[in-house]
Amino acid sequence: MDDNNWDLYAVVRGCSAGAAPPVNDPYFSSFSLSNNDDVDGEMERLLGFPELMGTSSYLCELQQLCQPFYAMEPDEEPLQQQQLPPLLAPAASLLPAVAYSGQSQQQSSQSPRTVSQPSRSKRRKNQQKKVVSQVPADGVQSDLWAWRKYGQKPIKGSPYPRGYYRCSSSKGCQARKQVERSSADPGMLLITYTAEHNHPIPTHRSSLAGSTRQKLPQLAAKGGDRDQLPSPGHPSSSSPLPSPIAAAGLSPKTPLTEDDRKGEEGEEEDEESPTMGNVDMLEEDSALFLGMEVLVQPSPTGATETPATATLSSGYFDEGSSFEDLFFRSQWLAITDAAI
DNA sequence: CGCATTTGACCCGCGC
DNA sequence: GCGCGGGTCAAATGCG
Repeated sequence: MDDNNWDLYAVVRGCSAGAAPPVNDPYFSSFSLSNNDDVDGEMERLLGFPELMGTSSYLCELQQLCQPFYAMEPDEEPLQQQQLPPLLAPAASLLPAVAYSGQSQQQSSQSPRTVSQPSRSKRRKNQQKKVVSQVPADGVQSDLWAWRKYGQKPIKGSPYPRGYYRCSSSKGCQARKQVERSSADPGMLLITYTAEHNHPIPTHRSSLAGSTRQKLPQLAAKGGDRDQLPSPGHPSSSSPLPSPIAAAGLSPKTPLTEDDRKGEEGEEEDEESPTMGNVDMLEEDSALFLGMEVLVQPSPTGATETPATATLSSGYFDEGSSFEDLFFRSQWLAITDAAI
C-alpha cells in the first residue's frame, strides 16, 4: 500500500495542481446530472453514490467504475461504461464523472489530417458523448491523467477561451478534455471530457514522458509574447484576456512533482486560490471528488446545459481522506486489473 | 534534446 | 448551398 500510496499520492498531488478545492466550498455540495435518457443508467449510478460511499460495497463499485475508463476497448460495449461510471476517469482527479459511450474515438493524433482522410471526428458532434464537470475555478485540479494542451479557442458567447487537451499518457489514447470558464459563473470551470482513455492511469511521471511541463505563465513560452497567457485572475500575470485563461490555463496537467506543482500554482490557479499546503491536497482532492458537480451531456452543442439534478450532499465526506484512500485503493486494483 | 505550450490556419459539422 | 463556429493540426518557441 505504501507503494501505491506513493504513486497515488504523487499523482494526487500533482493533480491538485492548481490548488485544491475547498472542502466546504459550496460549489462542491452537490452532484448534478443532466437528465438524459442515455445516461439514465449513469445517473442512477451516481445517485446511488452516496450510498456507495457509505458502505463497504462501494469499493467494489469503485473498482468497477474505474475500469471502464481505462483499458477500454474502443469498440467495447458502451453498456459497460454506462453501468460503470468512470469515476476515475478523466476526472480521476476525483471528479465523479459520468460514463458515456465508447464510440468516441476517431482520429488518432497521429493520423495526418488530410482532406480525404478525416482524422477529425467524423462522428457527428452531437453524437459524441461528453462528460461535463463543473468545478470551482479556484479549486481546479487536474486529474490523474496526463493531458497535453493542443489548442485554445475563444468561444462565441463566452468571454473565456476554451482550452483543448488530449491525453498524453498514451499515444493512442483518444481521451480529450476541454476546459473553459463558465460565462455564467466565472468562478466555475467547465471541464468536458470526451472519449475514454484506452490505457491505465499513469502512475507516475516516468510513464508520462514529460507530460506536463509547468511553465510559468508569465512569460512563458513561445514566442515570447503570447498575448494571452493563462492566468486568470492575476493581474500580475500577463493575461490580457479578461480572465479567461484559466479556462485554458487551467490545464489539467499531469501528475506533477512537488516542484512542478509549485510552478503550477503560480500559474494556473488564478483567482483567489492561495496555494494550499501539499498536505492538504489529498483532502482537497477528495473533497473535490465528493462534491463535484457533474453534468452529463449528450448533446454537445449545448455544452453546458442545465444539468440536472441529483444532488449529493458532500456533507458526508468531510473526511475525504479516508474515502480517498479507499477510493484510490480500489482504483489501483482496477488499474492493475486492467493493465495486467 | 525532447516535450509542452501557444496560435494561426484549416477542416468539418450544423443550422439557416 | 452558404456561413458560422467549434475542434484539431502543425510550426514556432521556450524550458527543463
